[in-house]
Amino acid sequence: MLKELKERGFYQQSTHPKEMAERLEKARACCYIGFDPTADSMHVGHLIPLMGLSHMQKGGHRIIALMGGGTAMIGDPSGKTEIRKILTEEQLQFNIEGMLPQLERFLDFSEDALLVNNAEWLRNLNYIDFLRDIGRHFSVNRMLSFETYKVRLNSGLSFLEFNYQLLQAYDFLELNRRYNCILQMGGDDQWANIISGTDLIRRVEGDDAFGWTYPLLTTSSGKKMGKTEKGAVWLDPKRTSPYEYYQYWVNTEDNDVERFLSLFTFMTMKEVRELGKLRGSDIREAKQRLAFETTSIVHGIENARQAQHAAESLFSGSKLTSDMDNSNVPSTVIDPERFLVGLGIFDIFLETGLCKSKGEARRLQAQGGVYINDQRIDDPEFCLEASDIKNSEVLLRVGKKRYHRLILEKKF
RNA sequence: GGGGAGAUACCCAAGCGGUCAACGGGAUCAGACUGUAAAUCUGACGGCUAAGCCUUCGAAGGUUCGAAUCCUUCUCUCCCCA
Repeated sequence: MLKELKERGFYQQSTHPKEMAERLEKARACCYIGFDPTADSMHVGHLIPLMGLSHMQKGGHRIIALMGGGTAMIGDPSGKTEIRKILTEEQLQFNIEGMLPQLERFLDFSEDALLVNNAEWLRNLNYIDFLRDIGRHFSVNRMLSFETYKVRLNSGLSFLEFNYQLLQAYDFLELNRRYNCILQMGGDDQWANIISGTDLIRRVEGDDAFGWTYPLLTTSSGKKMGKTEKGAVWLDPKRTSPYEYYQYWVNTEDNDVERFLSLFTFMTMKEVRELGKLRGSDIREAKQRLAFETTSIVHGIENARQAQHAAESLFSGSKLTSDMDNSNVPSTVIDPERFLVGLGIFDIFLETGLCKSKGEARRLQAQGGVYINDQRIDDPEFCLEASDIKNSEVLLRVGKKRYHRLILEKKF
């Protein structure tokens, strides 16, 4: 099981590798990953931990998803250049509620898996007691030597943030005491936080504790994972629609396909390798499978299918047919009467959010990036007219692949 | 508490009285080439009713025909010493 996770690419480093491997083989273990509720939805960057935890659960171990309702009040400075915005408690609560249903798509909480919020024990900590019981075990000298703080040591690190590590270590200790949790996993940027937890448990409880990190992903051309022109790729369909989510994955770089299939889908490694063998334009097949699988996990198989159909019809050439299923493509409903007066293209591109300003629309048009019903528009004065309506909608496009549908409002 | 440095557009970073909507790099976007890929090349990259006009260089005042550039106060940050 450990071996498979390594093979799938979930392993960066761990404490006591041998001991840990033996311990995980020997008996059912309890492990946890923490998630900070910094937004009301998770995004693609959370997928590796989610998948990792899911694999552990499928492998028969007990899992705990820890919501950092308490720690997020501090803000983790690890690897960050700047201080995080301080969130209010109400905001954190709201965020947690947004993230819960997403967790449930990856993890099964019907048995003994747990979902806990560290605010439960952090909120009412007594400062003096905490310092005496926990703080005494931490060496400032050592903490300052951690790589994660290097940047911040120059740009500024407040005492508030400096404490984050102690709290995360304390979380682990608390979970160890309550549920006999012996393994913390997380992204490799969490390494320092994780080992301070294992050290603390070993010191205070004399118990075994392990840490295991996942690699931090960038695409093979070095871009950050999960970023598009519009920002993060979210799991919440209200922020990133299933169609957009599918598109994100279908646009995966060639060199990442095999790696992503193994990390972000539950396909067997045999299948993954098969698909990974594809070369040249055949690789699109693998990308479609990747997109389909990842979209199904997050949005369900039905939405994945729809997204796939929409993508196929938009990109296959047989566009604008009446049987086309593109209900997942971003759209705007519009009053048909506006076509009578003539609808300037800059206005409509601004209105649908395809452009941020008219200047941008103008620029885009000048550069040949504006399309209506897949016809490039070269005339800046162009106005939409009734004749542009096909099947009671108009298909707008920016560049090669950003589509937006304009749907006529039905009048009775 | 004492001394020093600094705050420029999404990020980094020039500029230090007019020629600055502000050099350069990154990110991003479009075009070409392709396979809804990468790499590469070209162009764009504050807003507008685009000739021209309007708002930007931490904040507020001031000097000047004219300020991102000079002066005053304020806010914030970093470094060194205590």
